[in-house]
Amino acid sequence: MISSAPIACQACPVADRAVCAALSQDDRDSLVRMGRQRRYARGETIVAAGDATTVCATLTRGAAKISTIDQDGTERIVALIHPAGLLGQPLASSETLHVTALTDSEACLFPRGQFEALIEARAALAKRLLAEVSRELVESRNLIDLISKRHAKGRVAALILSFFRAAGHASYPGEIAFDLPLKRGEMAQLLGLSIETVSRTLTSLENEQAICREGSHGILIRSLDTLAAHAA
Amino acid sequence: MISSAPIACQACPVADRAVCAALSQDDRDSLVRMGRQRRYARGETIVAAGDATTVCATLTRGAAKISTIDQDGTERIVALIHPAGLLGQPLASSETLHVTALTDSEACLFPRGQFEALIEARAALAKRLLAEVSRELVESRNLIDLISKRHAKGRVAALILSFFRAAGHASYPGEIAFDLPLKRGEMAQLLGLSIETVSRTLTSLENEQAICREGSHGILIRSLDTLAAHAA
DNA sequence: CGGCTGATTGAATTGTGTCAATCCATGTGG
DNA sequence: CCACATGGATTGACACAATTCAATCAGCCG
Repeated sequence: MISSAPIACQACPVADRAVCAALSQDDRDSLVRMGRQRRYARGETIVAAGDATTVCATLTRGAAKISTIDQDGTERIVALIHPAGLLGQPLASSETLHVTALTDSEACLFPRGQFEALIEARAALAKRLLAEVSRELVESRNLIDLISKRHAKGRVAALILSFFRAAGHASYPGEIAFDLPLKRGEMAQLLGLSIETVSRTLTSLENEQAICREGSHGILIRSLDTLAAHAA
Repeated sequence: MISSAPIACQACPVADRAVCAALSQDDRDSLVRMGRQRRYARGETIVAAGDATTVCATLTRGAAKISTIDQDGTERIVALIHPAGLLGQPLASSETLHVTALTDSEACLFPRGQFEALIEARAALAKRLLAEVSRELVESRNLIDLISKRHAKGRVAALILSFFRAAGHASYPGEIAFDLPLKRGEMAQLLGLSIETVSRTLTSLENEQAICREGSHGILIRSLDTLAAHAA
C-alpha cells in the first residue's frame, strides 16, 4: 500500500485545468480537506469496480485506463484518461468499471457523497464538471472514431496520433518522441486486433519510415503525414 | 422545410426522463418559450456541423446518429441517440459533429446561448445535465465495448443486443421483435466492417437460429443466449 | 544463471474486404 | 397498370489481411 497524503494544490501540475479550478479559494479549501492525494505504480488499481460508487478522483500525473471485465474474465478497455481527467464520474452509475494506472501516476481522491453535496451547493463546480464530462464524451467519441476503421494500420496509426496529441505537442514539425503507455495486449484489445497484428503493424509502420520504436513503449514520429494518411 | 412549432410538454413522451424534468414549472415555462419543437424525416439533418455551436436539443421521439465527416467525405458514426438523449452538448465544442435522424423523429431545439445562461442560473438543471452527459459517456463507452471485438459476429451480435436493451424489453424470455434503425452501410461503418460482411454475418446468425430478419430492419430474437455467447 | 513476462517473427489457416452480379422493394412516368 | 430506374441488400468468387499456433527473442528480477 502506497501512502496517501493531504492534497497540496500549489504543487499540482493541473491546477488550472482540473475541475477544482472552478472553485473559490474557500470552497477549494473545503474540497482539499475532504480529499486525499495518492501515488500509484504502473498496473495498480485506482478505483475498483465496487468502489466506483463511493469515490471519484482527478488524475494529476501519469495515465490511466478505464475498463470492464466480463464474466469470463476478459478485460475490455473503454477509455484512456490523461492528466486533469476524471476517474469515476459523479452522478453516473458505473459499478462495473475498473480504473488502473497505465504508468506511475498520481490522483486526488474525493468521497463521492461529499463531492456531490458540494456540486449541489456550488453551481460553478457543477458547470465545470459538466464541461469536463462533456469533454470526455467528445474524447470517447474520438476513440470510437479511431477503432471503427477497417484496417489494422489505420487503427494503430490513429491511436498513435491520439496519444501524440494528448502528449501536448499539438502540431510540431520534425521528429517528436513520446511514450505510448500501453502494452501490446492492451492496444490489441482496445483496437479489436490480436497482439501479433499490432506488433506486425508497428514494424510495418517503422519499415515505411512513419515511426521509430524506442524500447517497447517509446515512439518517435518521423512522418506525421504518413500516419495521418493511414488514419484517414 | 418541415414546420417547427411551440413546445408542448404535456404531450411529451419523455417529459419525466429528459433534462427539463429538473426544472420548476416557472423555469420550464421560460425554457419552453425560447425553444422550438420540430419533426424530422429519416435521413434529415437535425444539427449540421456548423450549427453545433449555436443550438442544442433533446430528442423526444425516434432515433438519431452523431457522426463526423473526414476530408475525403467518409462519414463515421460516433454515437447513437435514443429518446430523451441530448443532441449537441452544451459547454462542449463539437464543431465537427453532424446529427442526423435515423428514423422519423422529433426534437426540442434550444438556442445554445440562452440555454447555457439558464444552466448558469439554475443549479438543478446543471446537475441534471451533468447526469445526462455522464450517462451518455457511459453509453459511449459501451459502444467502444461493442466494437473492440475481434470477430464480425461478436460485433454484430453486440450491436443487436445493445438496440434490444435500448428498446426497453430489458430481459424478457422468448421471442422479441424490434427495429434496428440502421442501414447496412451505417452498421458496417460503425462496427468497422464492410457492408457485405455485415450482411453475411446477419444471414449467418439467422442460419444458426439466433435471430430472424423481418424486412431489412426488423429483428426478431430467437436465442438471446446465442447472441450473448457471440458478444461475450 | 534460469525463470519470468512481454514482444517479435514465421507459417498455415481462416476471416474479411473487394469487385461484380443479382435481387428486392419502392417510386416514377408513360 | 406496366415498364423502368433507383437505392439498398444479398450472394458468389477471389485476393488479401488478420488470426492462430508455435517458436524465438529481449529485458528484468530473484
